[in-house]
Amino acid sequence: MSRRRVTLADVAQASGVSSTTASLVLSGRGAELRISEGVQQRVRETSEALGYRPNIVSIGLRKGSSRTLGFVSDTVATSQLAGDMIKGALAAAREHGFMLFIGETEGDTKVERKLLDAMLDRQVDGIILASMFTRRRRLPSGLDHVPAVLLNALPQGSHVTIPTVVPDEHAAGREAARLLLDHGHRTIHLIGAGPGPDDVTPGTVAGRERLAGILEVLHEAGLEPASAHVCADWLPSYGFDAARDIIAAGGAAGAGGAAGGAGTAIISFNDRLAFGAYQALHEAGLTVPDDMSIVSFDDHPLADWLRPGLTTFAIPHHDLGRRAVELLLEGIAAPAGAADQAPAAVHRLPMPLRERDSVRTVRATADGVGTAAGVPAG
Amino acid sequence: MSRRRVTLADVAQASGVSSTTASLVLSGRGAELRISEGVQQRVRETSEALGYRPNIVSIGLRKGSSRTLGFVSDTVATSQLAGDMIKGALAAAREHGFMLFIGETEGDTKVERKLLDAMLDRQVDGIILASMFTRRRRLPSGLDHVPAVLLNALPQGSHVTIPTVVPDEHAAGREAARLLLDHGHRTIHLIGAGPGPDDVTPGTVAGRERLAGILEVLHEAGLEPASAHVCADWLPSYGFDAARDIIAAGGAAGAGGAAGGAGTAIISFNDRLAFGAYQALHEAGLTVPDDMSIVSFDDHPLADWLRPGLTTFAIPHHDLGRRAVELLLEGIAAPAGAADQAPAAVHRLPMPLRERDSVRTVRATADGVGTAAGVPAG
DNA sequence: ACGGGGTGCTAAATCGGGTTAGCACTGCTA
DNA sequence: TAGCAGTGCTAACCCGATTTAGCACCCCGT
Repeated sequence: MSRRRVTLADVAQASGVSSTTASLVLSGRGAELRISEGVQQRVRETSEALGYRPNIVSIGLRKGSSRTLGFVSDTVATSQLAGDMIKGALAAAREHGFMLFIGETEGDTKVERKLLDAMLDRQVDGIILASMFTRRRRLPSGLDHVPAVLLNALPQGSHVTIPTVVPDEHAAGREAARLLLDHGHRTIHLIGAGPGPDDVTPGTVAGRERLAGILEVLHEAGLEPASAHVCADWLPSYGFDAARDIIAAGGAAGAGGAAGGAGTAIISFNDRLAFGAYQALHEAGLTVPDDMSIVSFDDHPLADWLRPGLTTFAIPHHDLGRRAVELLLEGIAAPAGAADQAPAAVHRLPMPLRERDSVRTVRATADGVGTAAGVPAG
Repeated sequence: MSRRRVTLADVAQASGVSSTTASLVLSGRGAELRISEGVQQRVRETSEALGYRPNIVSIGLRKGSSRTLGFVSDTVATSQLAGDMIKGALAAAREHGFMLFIGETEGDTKVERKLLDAMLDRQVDGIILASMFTRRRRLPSGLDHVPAVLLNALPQGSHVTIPTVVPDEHAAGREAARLLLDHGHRTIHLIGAGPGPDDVTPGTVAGRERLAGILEVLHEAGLEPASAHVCADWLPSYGFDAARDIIAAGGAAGAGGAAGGAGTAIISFNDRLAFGAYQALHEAGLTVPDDMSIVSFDDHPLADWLRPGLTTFAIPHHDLGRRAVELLLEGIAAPAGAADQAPAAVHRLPMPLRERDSVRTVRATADGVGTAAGVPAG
């Protein structure tokens, strides 16, 4: 603690000018308002010498803006995946000279209300409402007064005019299925959802959309999932159980050997399920990808540690966070009222493929193509 | 967006009193300054009716405080472990009506400078400087004007008067060694550091302290590590290699069988190394804990997913974050100048044991006790 | 009728900047 | 020498609260 901060008045006094002049010079409006070059120079020099930094709180009070955004999420910290979303948001904000308030609700509506109020009381210029897993949510009140963006969440109603950023799960689902097909696989098991388009762990948007994409491509190829396993929760132990079921049913290609022919593969609905599946396959003496190819979603850090590395579609957390901030800043820059006209677009960000070693190419057999399920290879 | 916020002046006008009176009433100083009960009631009612919320920015300008803290870290989001630290800080801050600015430097000093300035410009009441892995760091300038706390980091100099919060790695090291000893193990391999107290991956405070604690206890029991493996980085692949070396050297108890007698165990310096070790043991056909017990540090989410569950000492991230905020708030509440006198204590938080299934009890053999290393079990 | 002492409230300054309106001075023209 | 245009700068108000100093009124005693 020590001496007071240097204020504009200090700079003005030290330069022998009024604070108006100092303000004008330092805000770059000196030339415009005909302040002589000599005075301008003097003010800038003393400002520099004194280490003057404008007090943003004061500016905020006057201008009604704070160059600050609020980031409210349900559970950032709990999920390992979440961090990057904040990181992307942080980076984008910093590039634009904005700071971020972070808040966690843990799913508690009352806490959310309090956080929102606390942020609004601090005059944030905009709010990002983030969710750790993609879901529909209702919008809290009070967001009509301030620009807002939904991150990794979709608004409950359909008439809501609020920009939204989500991963393109449907496209990723399509690509996952396509990938296996392109590698010659025709026997494809699903761990996490299916076989019907509604057989999904309730509440998970990602599951439903991934599944829809997968089924679309399979159907286009005249295929059905060889088997499908809805899981109560997408955790390793459920993946373990599902994989063991698949093995027990003789679903693995040539159990125990690296058989050729129509390949057998698993689409796991997330990496943690895949992790469990790895364990089950390992215990059964089967190897990935020789006996079973696996493709998954999320690109959990885990995916890179597994042996062999897990091929997976990454949730673009960093991009999601960044994009949300950029959209919000656009909304803030737009003239008030314009936001009401602008289409509250849903921005779907691509999920990039992280290709590792869990998918192998198989020779397509003549009869394999177009055959639905149950092509026994052993 | 819509109509202006309700200000104190609005409440005052609607109540037919001056804004002074309104302020007095709403800040609870009404009785003290002899405002009649009738007026007080009226003001409170209109305030309620209008949904008045004081503008904290304005209060901050007047009082010089913002009820806001800055949380600057090197890499919160990168590390999976980090989230909980922020979460703890967030929770503690919220309980005291404070908000948190979060900033990430990614280890870049220039970025750190900018973030600090941006936060100071916004009149934060205090700063937390956090590090993802415990390390020594120099303090940036400008923190003499504002209360600050180091989180999961130690100041470079010794004369520095800044409170510090770190996990008690040394105690955890002792407990880890003690745990294995208590379970009858006498052949103890180290993955990540050792055998000498200086054989540590450079820069890692945790490694050095954990190792010191481990060696202390081993030496007290008249033991030396059976082997030790410094790792360039604490990642699974290094743990894999180290474990394979141990297996190759015949270090596993009765390789291939669940032999009794003097138990064989590994202390892994973190969970990711342990994960790699699991994979190596698995590939070698050895089982945990029957052929090899493992105890580790960090309590990575991974630890709970592994089969069998990994027994590990948790970094108390949540507590660390919470404690840092509490210390900071104490520093803020303390009269200016008092901080200079107060001892800048280093607060070491205990690392709780998460006991799972990777350590088994072995029958202590008579000759095992007190014998150094290399008790061949097979 | 006047001073003294409460009682109940408010004007005005303050925090640190931004912004508007306009003042004082010079030099040139008519 | 008044009038005008330009030039260079500043006084004063504003944002939304807190806080200090003090005003106006009433009651009471003498």
